[in-house]
Amino acid sequence: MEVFELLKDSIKKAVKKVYKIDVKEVVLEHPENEDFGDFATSVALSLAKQVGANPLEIAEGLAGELTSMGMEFKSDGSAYPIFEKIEAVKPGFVNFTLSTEWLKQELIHVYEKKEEYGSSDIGGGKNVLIEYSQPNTNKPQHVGHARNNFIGATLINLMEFLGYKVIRANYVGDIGIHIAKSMLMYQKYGEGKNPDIKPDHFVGDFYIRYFQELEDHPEYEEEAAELLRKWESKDQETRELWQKMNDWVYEGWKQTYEDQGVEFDIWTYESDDIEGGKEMVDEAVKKGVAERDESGAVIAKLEKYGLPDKVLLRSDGTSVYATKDLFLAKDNFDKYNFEKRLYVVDFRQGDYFKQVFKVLELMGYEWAKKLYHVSYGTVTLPEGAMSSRKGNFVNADDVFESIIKVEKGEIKNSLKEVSDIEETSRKVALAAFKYGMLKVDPKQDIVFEYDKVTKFEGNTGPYLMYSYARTQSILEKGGFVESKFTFNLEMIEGASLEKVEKDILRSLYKFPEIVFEAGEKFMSHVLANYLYDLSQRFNAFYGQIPILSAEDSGVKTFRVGLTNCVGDVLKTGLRLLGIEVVEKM
RNA sequence: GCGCCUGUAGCUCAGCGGAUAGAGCAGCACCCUUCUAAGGUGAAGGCCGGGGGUUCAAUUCCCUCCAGGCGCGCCA
Repeated sequence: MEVFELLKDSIKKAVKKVYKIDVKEVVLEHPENEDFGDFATSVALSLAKQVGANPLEIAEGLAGELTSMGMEFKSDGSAYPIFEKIEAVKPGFVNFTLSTEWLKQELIHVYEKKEEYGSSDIGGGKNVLIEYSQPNTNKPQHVGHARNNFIGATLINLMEFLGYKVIRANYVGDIGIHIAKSMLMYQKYGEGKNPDIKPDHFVGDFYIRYFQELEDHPEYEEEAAELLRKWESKDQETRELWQKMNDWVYEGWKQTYEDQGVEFDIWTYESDDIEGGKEMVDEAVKKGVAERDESGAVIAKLEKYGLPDKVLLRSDGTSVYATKDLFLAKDNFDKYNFEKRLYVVDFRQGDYFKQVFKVLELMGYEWAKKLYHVSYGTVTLPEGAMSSRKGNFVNADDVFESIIKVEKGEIKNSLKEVSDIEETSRKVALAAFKYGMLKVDPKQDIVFEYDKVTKFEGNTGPYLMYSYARTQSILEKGGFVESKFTFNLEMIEGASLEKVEKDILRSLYKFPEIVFEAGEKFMSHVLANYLYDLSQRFNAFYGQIPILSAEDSGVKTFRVGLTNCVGDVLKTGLRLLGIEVVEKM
């Protein structure tokens, strides 16, 4: 990071010195092809016209100037060059190659900071509220929720790692016609029984039942509506049933969340009678953001902002989802003074959030710009779209159980000496599950395929865990566990670097940037794919070069240290993705 | 009709203003008397949906068309 800034600064200075031009922003990137170096700038290309010279000549001039600046870093009183090569090439790039000294020094940083490497205080302890999961109490959570939960949990970890204080929020859809449907079926067919299976599944089965029965009993539709009206008029019997069934669902979810390693600080329920929401709507009307039409409904007029109008209050005066969201956002801001508030919700709500955010902005709430919709694509099955109503409902629990079963078989097949198969296969399965969701761009829809997610090869969670386990195996064999060895620059100063070793170093130092990017852009897959790349580099090194049997002691120390640091970064990175490593597998 | 997202190797996906477009899976050829072969090495595989445009430079930005998914005032 610091190198990044230093380099940008130096480039600006060089341009100024040679051409007397102030460049506002210099483009500095990591070249895709590492043969070109670790950093590259194209300033010469963009300056060519202005300067009226050949870009390559400009690049050469800048490279010369930058070289003569002698950028260096200090360690133990001695100064070392940061770059071993600064050169101008072909079209007009200036490429920078980091020195082995700098790379080794950074490795020492990783070693010293261990699992804190990559963390920062950029968040300054400011509050970030992350709302995610948002399930409905008529059924267990399906795989789509799993994706939501995993994304949310990862963002929480990332934001905390970046120095924010995170408030984890759930917003439960605990009332509505869908819930009335499960209730109706329980009334008719439940025989007053208590759950004999996981309680949220027990409730969900009644929901499925509704659609099965509907064909022969079209009258159920009206009966469900009636049940909802009774709930709204606070009919005691209805309320009791509702409470009982919802409690079952919460009990079931507790297990699901525990399995998934997902937690919350605050819970909000849709059934909460939020007077504040209606006050917000009144306020919106007063401020001219919304209008009450002939029917009495309140509509936010958003068409001139390129958005569809939005109903904020029904004509019968009852609230809609948006009514409560307006209040919730304000209430949360008043309570937590958040720096950001994230809504982790399916991409289909994209327009909805634009509307809500716009209304708040038009109402004059400056914090409206701190609201972010973290959007993600749907999760479907290969056979087609999932539908809980058709009964081919794929819930997260069953998927997880199936994955555990597959992984257990895999582990038994090629087991070394794993003491606890149950525990290990569970962790590996969760890694497979989470990683499968987190490695793809959130915008992409996912076709959830068992056989691919459970794979132990390629870009999968288990592959990463395996890579980690390999690092630990080496350390253990060499007697380097528990970090009982010291490691400093002096010890490895003389070690020359093989390409595969350098490849790892050139990846390790990018970890902080990656974490920052993943956190700021809300994109877990950036981190996931980085870890995969790092694992591949490590495995190439592992396969080609002896570590413990290295002849030279400085070289051996370096390789062990490298192994140790790869392990630390993998462990940290996986932890941020909500994946717990195992030492052996 | 208006709007959003997607279209990259046979398949699943990265890359989203730069230099020869990258992985994995599948298939092919190799590497276990050596630190976990759940691994590694090599070769093969691409009009980056089509067509325009902007730019020194476009898979990347703009326009348009095609294909698929999704959303559009009283659902959540």
